[in-house]
Amino acid sequence: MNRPSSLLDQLALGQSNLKATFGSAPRRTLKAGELLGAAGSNQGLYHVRMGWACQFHDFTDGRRSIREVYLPGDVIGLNAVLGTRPVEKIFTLTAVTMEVIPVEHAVLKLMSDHPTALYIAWLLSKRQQRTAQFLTAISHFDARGRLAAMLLDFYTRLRRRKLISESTYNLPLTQAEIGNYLGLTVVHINRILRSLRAEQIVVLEKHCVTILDLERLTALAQDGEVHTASTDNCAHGLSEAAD
Amino acid sequence: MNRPSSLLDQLALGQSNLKATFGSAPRRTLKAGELLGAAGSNQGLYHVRMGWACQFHDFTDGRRSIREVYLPGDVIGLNAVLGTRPVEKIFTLTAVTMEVIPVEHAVLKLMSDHPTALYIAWLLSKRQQRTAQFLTAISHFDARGRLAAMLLDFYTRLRRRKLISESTYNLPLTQAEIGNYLGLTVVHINRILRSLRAEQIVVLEKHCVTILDLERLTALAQDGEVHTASTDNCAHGLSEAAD
DNA sequence: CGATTCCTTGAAGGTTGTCAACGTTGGTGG
DNA sequence: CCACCAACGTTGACAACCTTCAAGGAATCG
Repeated sequence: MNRPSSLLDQLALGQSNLKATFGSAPRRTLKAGELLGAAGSNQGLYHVRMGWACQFHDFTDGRRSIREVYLPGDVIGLNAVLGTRPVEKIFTLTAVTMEVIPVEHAVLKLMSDHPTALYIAWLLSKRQQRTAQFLTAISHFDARGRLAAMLLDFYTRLRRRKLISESTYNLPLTQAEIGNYLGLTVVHINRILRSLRAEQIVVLEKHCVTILDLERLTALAQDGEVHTASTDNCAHGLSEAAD
Repeated sequence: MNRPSSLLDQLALGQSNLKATFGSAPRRTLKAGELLGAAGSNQGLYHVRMGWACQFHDFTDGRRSIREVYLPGDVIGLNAVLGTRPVEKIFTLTAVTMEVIPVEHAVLKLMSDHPTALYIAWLLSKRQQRTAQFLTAISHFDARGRLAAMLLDFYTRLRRRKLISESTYNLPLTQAEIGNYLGLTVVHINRILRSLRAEQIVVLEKHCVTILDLERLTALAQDGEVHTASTDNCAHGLSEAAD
């Protein structure tokens, strides 16, 4: 790339600005199963330090769609900063600790600093990329492929942030919630999990995922590019690492 | 919202900056069915003035996924500006005229101007929103719902940009391409279209969509919030209008 | 007018959803 | 500690949805 110093330096600067702002922001802790911003405005920018959360949407027929799953290190509320979202409904999957920047401060101070705004745009861009890849997986893979794509996505995100080093991690989603995320029923999720376990590809029991055969799991989520080589972010010194 | 003047003014400024830059950028015209950037780098920022294009991904088994459809007024290459994308493969669905900003200029000049960078972040945010809603539709609706969501999405985007005023528009996708976009087979798309026509909900023939019963079509794409009231963008004076 | 691509339709089979029931787990209060 | 309850997980039978395979018709373009 041309003149890498300029933009990348700005991005790196923005990243540390945002990190510093979050570092001195008030913390908030929620128990598992709580709604974010139940007391009116959940508008604001949140940095997840510990725990998992998700954004969801309830249909009138009672079904629920889980639109996004947030892991430690993720930033919640990127859209809100630019005033585009009506209201995002967020739900904690585990106990969660997060740093909170109220929306006024986020809009007035953060976005008026150029490097920070650039970095936020970069975060938006990364997230768009992930969503688009997941969309490809959801729309073109069968249930096994979708599940594989999801498990691999969480796996690579956790690994990239150095939150795990083995091929095992804790997945605080019930099978029903996995179904709501992938657009499948609990019953079918259950069957697929059983078959994946029988084939010694991956085991999920008691909210604990163990990848037995990474190669075959990746093959199921074939060509989705679901996890770009974990090097290409770090190559230019940027990452979404939790710390 | 608090102090709406500050951020919104900046965004509006960024919008006109970008519009001006595109306005004085060289134009390029492609025939239908051409690849964008076949001559090496398609890196850059493109503003579609006329025609439709799409981003796609080919699987090794021969299937093709259409990941995004670009309409007149859309900006292609938002991710490339921040250096995140490997390479996006783009394909014209019709003859296309676009304004082209080469990546060097885009990165060095555009992104170093604060209002413009803010506006680009805003565009990213809007696109993320659309992708997420579409993901919900794809993952939770049956074939009828997916098709309804797609047709409504194009409809509202064209209307919002004042490219149509009636409930009719030209859809330059073959049924096979619609299938690639929605993750369904040609055969099934064909059957669904026939049933929608039989029920007097929507007619698609010769690449021309006519919505006969907007209410029932919306009901099929229920609760996907697929088309937010077209007012909420314009309320604060921003839009993605083509002109 | 030939050739290619696109559209259309039928029949059969695989995948996923629905319904219903039962087993298991974990927490709570007696 | 046990009994209970509620949420979660598991399984089978059947129905609905979607794909695959196959073939023929219509449109489009040289």
